[in-house]
Amino acid sequence: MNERAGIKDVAAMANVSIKTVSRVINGVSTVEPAMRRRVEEAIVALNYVPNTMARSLKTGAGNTVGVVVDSIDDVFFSSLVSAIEDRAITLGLSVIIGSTGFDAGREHAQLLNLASQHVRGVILAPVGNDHTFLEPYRSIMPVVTVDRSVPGLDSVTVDDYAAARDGVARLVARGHRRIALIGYDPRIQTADRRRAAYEDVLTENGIALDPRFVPEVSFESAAATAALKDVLSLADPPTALFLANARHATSVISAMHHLGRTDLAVISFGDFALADAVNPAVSCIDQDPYLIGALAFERLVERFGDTSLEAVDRTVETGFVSRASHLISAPKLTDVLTSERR
Amino acid sequence: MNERAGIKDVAAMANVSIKTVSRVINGVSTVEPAMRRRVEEAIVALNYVPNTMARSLKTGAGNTVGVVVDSIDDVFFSSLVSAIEDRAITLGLSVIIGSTGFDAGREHAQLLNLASQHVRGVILAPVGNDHTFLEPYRSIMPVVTVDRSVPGLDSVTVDDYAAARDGVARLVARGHRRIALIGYDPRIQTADRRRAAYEDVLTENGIALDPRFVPEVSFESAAATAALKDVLSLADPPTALFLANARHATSVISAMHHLGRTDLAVISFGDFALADAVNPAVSCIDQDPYLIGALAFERLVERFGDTSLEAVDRTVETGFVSRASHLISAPKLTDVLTSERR
DNA sequence: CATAGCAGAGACAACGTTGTCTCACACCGG
DNA sequence: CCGGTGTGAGACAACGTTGTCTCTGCTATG
Repeated sequence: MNERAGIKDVAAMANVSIKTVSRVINGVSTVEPAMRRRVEEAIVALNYVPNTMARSLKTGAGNTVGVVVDSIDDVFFSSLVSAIEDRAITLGLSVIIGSTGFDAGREHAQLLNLASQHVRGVILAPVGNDHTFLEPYRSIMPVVTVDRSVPGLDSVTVDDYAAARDGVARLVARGHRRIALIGYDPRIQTADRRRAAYEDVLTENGIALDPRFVPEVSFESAAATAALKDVLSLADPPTALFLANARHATSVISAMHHLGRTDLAVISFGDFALADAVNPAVSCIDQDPYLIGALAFERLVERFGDTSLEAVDRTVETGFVSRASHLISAPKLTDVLTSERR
Repeated sequence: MNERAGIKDVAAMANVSIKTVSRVINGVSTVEPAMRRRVEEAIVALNYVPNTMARSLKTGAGNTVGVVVDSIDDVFFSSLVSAIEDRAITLGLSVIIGSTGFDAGREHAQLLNLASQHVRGVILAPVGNDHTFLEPYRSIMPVVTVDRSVPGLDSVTVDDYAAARDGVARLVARGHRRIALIGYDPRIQTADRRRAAYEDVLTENGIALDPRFVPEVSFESAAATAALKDVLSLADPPTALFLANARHATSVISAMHHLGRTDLAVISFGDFALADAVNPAVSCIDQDPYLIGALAFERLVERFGDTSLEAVDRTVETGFVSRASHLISAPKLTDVLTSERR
């Protein structure tokens, strides 16, 4: 009773050969109803569960997919993972998750681990910038990246540059010339693209770039809070904030409320719960992580069928959720003064 | 180049026996340095990755743990899963996730799937109420439940009853006699316990129970919003809200702001991002999902060592995060009027 | 009535790995 | 110089399953 029943135990109990049990399990039609019945009874009597590992070993086809993201405890990724799991279950696939914590080494380890598990495929939010080590596994373990891309791999992303341009431009249109970008992390590709958009819009509008307005923040929420305080204590503090991602955005919004500094114009890249309930309500560039996850999974499944497809970069539309926070205008006087000073 | 290299390919390239490669991989010390070097070179040359499934098949010891929760896209569980994954990786274990979507059938399927994968153990937020089917797997696949408990299984929970009593009592202390409970779902054990606490406090204070104040809500956020509107449109609407879980709480808070009904006293069971930034800031009963996940994993690992331990129910302390929303007093006149009416 | 054909069931090998056993060899002490 | 000992490496079986082949016995057909 202590050891798990195997197929041979079932066969012994039903007085048939092992192979016949295998046939019953796999729904092969050429089994006499009487035998099938006996086998099925033995299966329930013994609480037999087929050993997936042995099966996969024999057939070569695993039945798991891997998902590797920055952190599971992040609204963006938990929604994305959720989409993948919802779909995987309909195909009888299990989902193995791993987080990178923004560490390229850990990412590498996670991917190697997934390779050793013979996953059918991987959905990855890449951190590291060298993924050549995946090359030998490409045909056996397809990889679709999400949120960020890697040359040669399928990706499902968002047009960060365009969306961020749009957001920053809206702040500029309200007269802001001192705009801080909170949430920049040089390890993350999207952060770079959003920063580039930010810088381009500013220079196109004749606004000098100030590196102090683009503090580097690590992924902890405390880092964003500290960055906000730093930036606000400058001699020429910003009058508007562009928040580079939803995770940091919630921290910053909290901190703004604690500091009583809700006079700053704000746009967040990524919507989040209660963005509509704070005052002023936070305007957001809206991406759909659930959709991104769903499309990535869909693409992965396509690759199951044909391993030699060309890599495709798929872009998901973003929206702009117009609430109140981006409508706050720059204080006229200060604005003029500082633009002259520069 | 297309097929994955196996141990025998490595052995052939290094001109040693398969077993020697196995020894090198497993760090057995009795291998000549020269041979070890040759093997290691072959391993990198062939991009060899050991096949975990074959290994587990032989050794019997899997290297994965399963996690089954209501939904991954839920701040409570994503944090909990995150704790598990952080710890699992340090032990070289992979994490397979599955969600139930509050469906007992799906839960059953997920658990059977995990059994077939020969996971080392499972951390489960139970939905169904019959888990006897786990009995035969108990010794081989230990199960630790979280958030809710199942008789005979280890659990890591919170004292829902006491914490909810405390919360509701605070509202009563502010003079509220018409308190709605939003977020009740009969499928969830914790919801029942919180409801019981709510009812007990009310009756102890001589307040009649009104079933219309305890609407049943499904897990979608829209359900909570609808329930709020229903309750507010009653002839005698509540003056205070006890929100039974963080997921529904965010929806309700959003809705309250949209409706301009921030005059209601509120306490949420479970803290959430921006609870401190909305106005009034939402007072919360604080549970620590990350800690719950960590303790559950710790317990699971204990069971790896000794499969015959007694089941232990561990309770994690809750806190009360006192902000502003629970301090709103009941409007005196109305309160008196209605209490007379009843 | 004889035989080809087919359906149903079993025997056996194999998937990639590791545990156990055996073997070869070098080294040491008597 | 010989036997015992220990160390390093290989042969073989096995984990639980499925694919392939084979065998048996029945049915249908000429």
